[in-house]
Amino acid sequence: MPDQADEEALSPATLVDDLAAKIRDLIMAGEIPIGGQLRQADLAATFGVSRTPVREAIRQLQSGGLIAVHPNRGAVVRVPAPWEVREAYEVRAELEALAARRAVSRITREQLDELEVSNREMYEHSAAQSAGEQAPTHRRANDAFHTLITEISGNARLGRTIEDLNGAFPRNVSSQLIVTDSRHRDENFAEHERIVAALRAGDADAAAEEMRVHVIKAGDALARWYEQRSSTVFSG
Amino acid sequence: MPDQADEEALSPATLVDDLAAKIRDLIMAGEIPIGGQLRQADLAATFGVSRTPVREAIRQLQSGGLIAVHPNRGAVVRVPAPWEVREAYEVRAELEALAARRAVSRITREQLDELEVSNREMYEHSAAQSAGEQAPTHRRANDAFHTLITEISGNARLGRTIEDLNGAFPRNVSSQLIVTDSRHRDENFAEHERIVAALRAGDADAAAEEMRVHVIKAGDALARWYEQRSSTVFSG
DNA sequence: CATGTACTCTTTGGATCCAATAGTTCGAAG
DNA sequence: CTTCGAACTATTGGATCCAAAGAGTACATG
Repeated sequence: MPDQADEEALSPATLVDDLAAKIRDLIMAGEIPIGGQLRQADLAATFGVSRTPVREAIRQLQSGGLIAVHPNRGAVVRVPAPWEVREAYEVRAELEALAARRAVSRITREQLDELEVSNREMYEHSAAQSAGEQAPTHRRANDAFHTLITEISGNARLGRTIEDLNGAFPRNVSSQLIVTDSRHRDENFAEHERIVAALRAGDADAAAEEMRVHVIKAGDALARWYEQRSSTVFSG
Repeated sequence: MPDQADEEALSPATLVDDLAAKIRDLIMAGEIPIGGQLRQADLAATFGVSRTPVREAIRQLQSGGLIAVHPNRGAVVRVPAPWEVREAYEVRAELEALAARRAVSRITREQLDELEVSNREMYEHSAAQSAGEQAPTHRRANDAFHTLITEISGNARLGRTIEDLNGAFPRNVSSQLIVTDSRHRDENFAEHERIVAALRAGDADAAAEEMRVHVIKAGDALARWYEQRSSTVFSG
């Protein structure tokens, strides 16, 4: 609800914003690969508009840090260095820890159950489709878990900041990680459960700390992935 | 240094970025007042360019949340609600606390002295020009204090996130606050000194906590200012 | 055969043009 | 006198046009 109100006040959905969102989704879904070029003419043709709004959408995306614009060379999907990922996730960990801490005193029984159910569903879902290509579904479910907690925290700016942080990297890879690697999947599930337990116990410090280590671990995994793949991304 | 590298990778300075920076400065300096309209034609004429790059710059600024774009009605400098300020400063407090905590183990003697000197200079400077209109100078000095600590923290993303947070509100008012109100000025000075003391003592927890309360207090003051003025801003 | 230079071609960047939209003002009718 | 409506105007939004810049290639020359 605060998100909606915020969006309302910031920018009632217009065409450029829609374009920016669509392009972002394309990148997040991996349809435009890391390091891939964003040609204005192509995008314009794809969405059936002229280049002008596309350019504005690109400028909008540029601020987020998801893409890099080289003068006269066009925009590319940024390939984050592993240390950048670690840095961002350290910040995100701090913020999500704050969200968890704030959520303790506000969360309801129903919301606690909702978290537990959604976590369980996510686990069973991804276990069933192990090595399947339905990663986006899983990502959505994983995001829902974290988003719900930040929403409960009642600080809209906090949610927005975390979103911006997440929006800085293509996240299809992070979901691939969990779906592919069964150990990661199990750990992820267990960590979520510990977070819910701390929230249920009303232990703010524990909830914050559990959340912090959980996010740091996720960041580490993602950073390692980039370390491995960073050299091969360019070749194909 | 990481900032420069970041900026390099993200977007080597181009004309649109310069425009965005200039417009941002205009807003931050208060030359375009809160709630003021940003007419594309005017800005274009002011900077001697066409409307096209101005539009892109506006889109870039829009992402930061400093301005709000109403479809077909143009962009205005957002008037933040007091609760938005409080929310943002709560997030900022958490992040600056993290920065202070990280800085403890990295800061050098010279940097500690530098912080102390710059704080003292800022105090004397603003005391001398009390009620004067040289607020921007003071703001710069105050920013330098915080910026130095976040730089020392060694996490570039952390610095960028804090900057984004600060960039969401016109800050000429916050500097006016300290210059005008002598009590605020004294408290600000004392808080900075306590932070430096904690850093010097190598007490990470204390440094983080001092920083947190300092930022929260600053946010409170800013929010109160907006509460008082919010009704009169529109009339002029 | 290698290397340097010039040319071409692709893509971005900025300016101008026209359409669409919302606010405002003026007028007419109740 | 008030209120509703319609036209006018100021401003944004999208498309098109042309210039500029960079990369790749081909050709010529040492």
